[in-house]
Amino acid sequence: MQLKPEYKERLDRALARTGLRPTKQREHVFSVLLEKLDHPTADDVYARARADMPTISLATVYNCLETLSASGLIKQVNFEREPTRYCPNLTAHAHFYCKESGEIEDIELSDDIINRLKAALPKGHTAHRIDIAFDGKCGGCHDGED
Amino acid sequence: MQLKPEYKERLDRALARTGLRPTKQREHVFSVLLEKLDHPTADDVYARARADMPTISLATVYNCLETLSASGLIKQVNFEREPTRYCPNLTAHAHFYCKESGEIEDIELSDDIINRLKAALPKGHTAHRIDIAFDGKCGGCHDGED
DNA sequence: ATAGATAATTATAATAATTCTAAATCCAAA
DNA sequence: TTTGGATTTAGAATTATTATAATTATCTAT
Repeated sequence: MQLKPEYKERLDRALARTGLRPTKQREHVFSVLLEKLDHPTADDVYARARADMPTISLATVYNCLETLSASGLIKQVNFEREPTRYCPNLTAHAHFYCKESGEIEDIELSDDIINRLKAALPKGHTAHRIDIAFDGKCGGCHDGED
Repeated sequence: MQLKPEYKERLDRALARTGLRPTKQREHVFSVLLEKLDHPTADDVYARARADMPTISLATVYNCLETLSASGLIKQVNFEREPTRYCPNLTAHAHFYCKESGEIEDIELSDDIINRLKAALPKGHTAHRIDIAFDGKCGGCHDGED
């Protein structure tokens, strides 16, 4: 897959900011994440990346995902004891995980709610990251319920 | 450690509800969690449990923690890629993890804020569980900052 | 362009947390 | 008590991830 110039620029700038090199692999892994926004695991990314770049290794996929996360281009998403998933949506959002369908949805959150959450912290604490994960049943899986 | 009658009763009732047997090991693991409310990992629990019950195995600790979670007596707490931690605080609360001191704190949340979060879900979705984890720096680690 | 220095990739081994398996033990009910 | 099913135990297996060491790619300064 070809990375759109807009994203290519964003990638190069983000890497330059931390003194990292733009490589084919980093570009490719980023494009894989942008192409299908379904919160793939590292293994999923590896499988998709190999379609266009058969020589890429799993270790490199992990390295690229780590680099992209550290550069702020993607986010890691964790559910209970499951493998980490990756997501290029940078807005403040939560995740909804339907265990029935296996689907993961982004849930956009207002600034207001984020601020209320931060306000619940004791004085002096600063949050660098807030992870919010819902587990449940999505609308589709409720229809035709038994 | 001896489980207070109040907790022993709670344990027995919760296990009976799901047809599970009250065993020495389950009782002991539960008491370990109630004794020190610091969100131990399974390994931590194993180490503490062995002090009074040297023959308990790690597999049993995992089994008991799973059983207690399934019976609703304790909760599992997950941070990024770290081992699962366990917590007998059953109120609706979030967790704050200070990566500097390694400390984990319970952050009590109002019903209001929980309801606002649930209201952010698309229609038809029902949440069976909400995980909220803050990563950051606690007050103590901000003092004497460099 | 080219050479040297450094960073990144690759294949594979290692690790860490958790789960599985099979045998032994325990408990509850007949 | 015997019997059947649940539980525990020890150790092997699994899964996701990280570390290692050799090779290759990229950058910088000539």
